[in-house]
Amino acid sequence: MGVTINDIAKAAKVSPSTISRVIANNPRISAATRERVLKIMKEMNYHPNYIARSLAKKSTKIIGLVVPGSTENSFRHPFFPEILRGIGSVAYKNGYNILISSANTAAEEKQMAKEFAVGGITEGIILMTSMIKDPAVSELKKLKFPFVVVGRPQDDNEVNWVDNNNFSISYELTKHFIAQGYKKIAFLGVSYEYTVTIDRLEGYKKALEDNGLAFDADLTVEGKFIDDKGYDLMNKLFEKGIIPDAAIAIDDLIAFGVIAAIREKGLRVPDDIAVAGFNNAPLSEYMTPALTSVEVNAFTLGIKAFELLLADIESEHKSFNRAIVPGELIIRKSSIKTF
Amino acid sequence: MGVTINDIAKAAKVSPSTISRVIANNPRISAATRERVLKIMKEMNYHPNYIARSLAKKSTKIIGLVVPGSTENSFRHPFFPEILRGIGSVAYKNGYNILISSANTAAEEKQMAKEFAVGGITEGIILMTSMIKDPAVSELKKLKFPFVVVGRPQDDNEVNWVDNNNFSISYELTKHFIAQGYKKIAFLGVSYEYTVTIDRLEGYKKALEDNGLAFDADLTVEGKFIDDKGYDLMNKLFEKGIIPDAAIAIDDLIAFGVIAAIREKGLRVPDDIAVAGFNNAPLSEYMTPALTSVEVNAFTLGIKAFELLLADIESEHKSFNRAIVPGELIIRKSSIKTF
DNA sequence: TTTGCATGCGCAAACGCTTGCACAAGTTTA
DNA sequence: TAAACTTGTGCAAGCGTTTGCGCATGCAAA
Repeated sequence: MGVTINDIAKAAKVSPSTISRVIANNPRISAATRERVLKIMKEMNYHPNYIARSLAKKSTKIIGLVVPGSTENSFRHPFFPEILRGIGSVAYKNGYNILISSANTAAEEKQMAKEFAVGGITEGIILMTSMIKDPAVSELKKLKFPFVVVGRPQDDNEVNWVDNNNFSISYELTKHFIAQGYKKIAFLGVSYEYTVTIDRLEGYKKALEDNGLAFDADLTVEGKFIDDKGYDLMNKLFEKGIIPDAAIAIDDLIAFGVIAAIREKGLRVPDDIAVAGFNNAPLSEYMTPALTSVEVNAFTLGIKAFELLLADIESEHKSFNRAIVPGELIIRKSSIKTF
Repeated sequence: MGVTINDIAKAAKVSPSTISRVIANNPRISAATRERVLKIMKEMNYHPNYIARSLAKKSTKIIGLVVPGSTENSFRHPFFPEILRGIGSVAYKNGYNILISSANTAAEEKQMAKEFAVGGITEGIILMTSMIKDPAVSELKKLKFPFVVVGRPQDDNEVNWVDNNNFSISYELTKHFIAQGYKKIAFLGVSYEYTVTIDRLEGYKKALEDNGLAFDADLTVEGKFIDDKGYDLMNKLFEKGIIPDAAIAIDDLIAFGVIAAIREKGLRVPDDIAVAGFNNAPLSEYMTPALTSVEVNAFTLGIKAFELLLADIESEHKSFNRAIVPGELIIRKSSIKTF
């Protein structure tokens, strides 16, 4: 169906190799033939077949993106599109396209990663995950295939990764509450499967400690980023008869639910309970009250992830690198004492 | 480097074709050899090379997604990730992966679409665009390559598309305002390059007309989905000395800016000016006041887009189809008269 | 005039897989 | 018992490129 390099060769009365070399801008081709071939290519509306080229060159200019859970679920959270934005912005500049896959279970994720790696279709992989024990990570490590993971892995030996300074930014946020005199600060949504939430929890603990406040496990509620609702998490506290004076949610979307629960109980934000989140959801600033949050610069994380991946793909001598993108505390009314 | 089908063949002392047939589950292979080969494949950690397979089979199981503007910009708006979610949810079930590309200009977009189509790497394309004159659309039409566009094209001859019932849902929304007695209803953010905004404008006009209100061009402000800010658009009205009693924004994100402008002028929403948007941004319901909007079901749009594409790819006898996903009017406080 | 090198191009193998055809051996049918 | 199928496998061409090597030709240096 399509016109191939051979068709052009015949039409130009040269060999296919010459055509190939014209395409590759090989200097050993005379200007005359080059012009002639290019003209014929245009006339015959020729376009190289990337599959065939990839097979011959063993290079596809495609990177794989494996998203945790289903694309269906993950992209519900603005964080992932933002990462994708970042990756895309620099990938295209470097001539790479992005192949997305997703997996519902950790096993599927590992399988996809493996297929991407070993199937010859991608040159590198970005894992949008940061689970403590990630089968996909160990698999890729074993295969010695270039990859980068978004989120610090528990064991970061021989892996490239990007992340925020979750510990210190959480420390800052907690300090911000303490400085205003809040003493009973809840922490909602920690999940012990993900380093990101653990790092944030640790930052919170350390800030309490450094300021003479005891860590109270009862003020910590476990939960999941996307699946759980802040509304439920907050109510778990209430049901235990605990009423904190401040609440840090692991994510803004969780925070919105937290606020709803607080209001349903007839309490006010921030007057009765101050609230803050993480990840600075696009509309957090428009809320009433505007939500204090942490801008994690997911866009930048995406950029860095790609850059690290590219370096890995192109490097002769392997090394493993990381990039830490600082988060920024964004203080808004939801966490500011009004009295 | 990788172990190939030939390596397995040698190890199993059969021909490569036999291996290939085992992989393809060809019934002409005896159970005995099948088992033996499978065992060896596992032992030697064999994985088929998708590039080679694609070249031989002329089928890649990859669809292309070309997003307008840069991924960088588009994914800023929640609409696109939602579409992607939808596409992904059904693509993976059908064994397809998604290759994303993006383009800053219409020309680049056409180029990318062409490369995807003719480069043999994708089997079909989804265009996330709905420009009036879309070079990518005409190109793909010319190439007779399977594709679906999200958003009704101006000339929908020989193209598959999915869209909302923008005209009637906008009609409904406008009627909702009129029914409450609003008379001076502004329409912000129409862009004459995109059918979606034009359809919505037309629905608005028709609703005015059907209810004895004259269409006033001064109440319409041009603008762009993503690039323009609602704040600026609303102020354009104010600067002309026009104070409407209601405002329909082409998008919720625009509506947020509109509300900001209204408040800055010392007016109240909805008491002084009622406001509504489109596309039901994730957090519109959390705003104060909660924002009236139209749920466009982008997720479903994505699903339908893929289904149409798949049908096109697999069909022997070409036909061109469309799917119209109804939007739902979601009335919240921002558009309800309180007095 | 010989040697040597640069230039311009073609040959053919390779990339890893699929598949139409052929063929031998075994099994059924007439 | 011959003919006709069925079953299981191999052969080899093909998918559209790339690329190492080789071979003319022409020109400059010795």
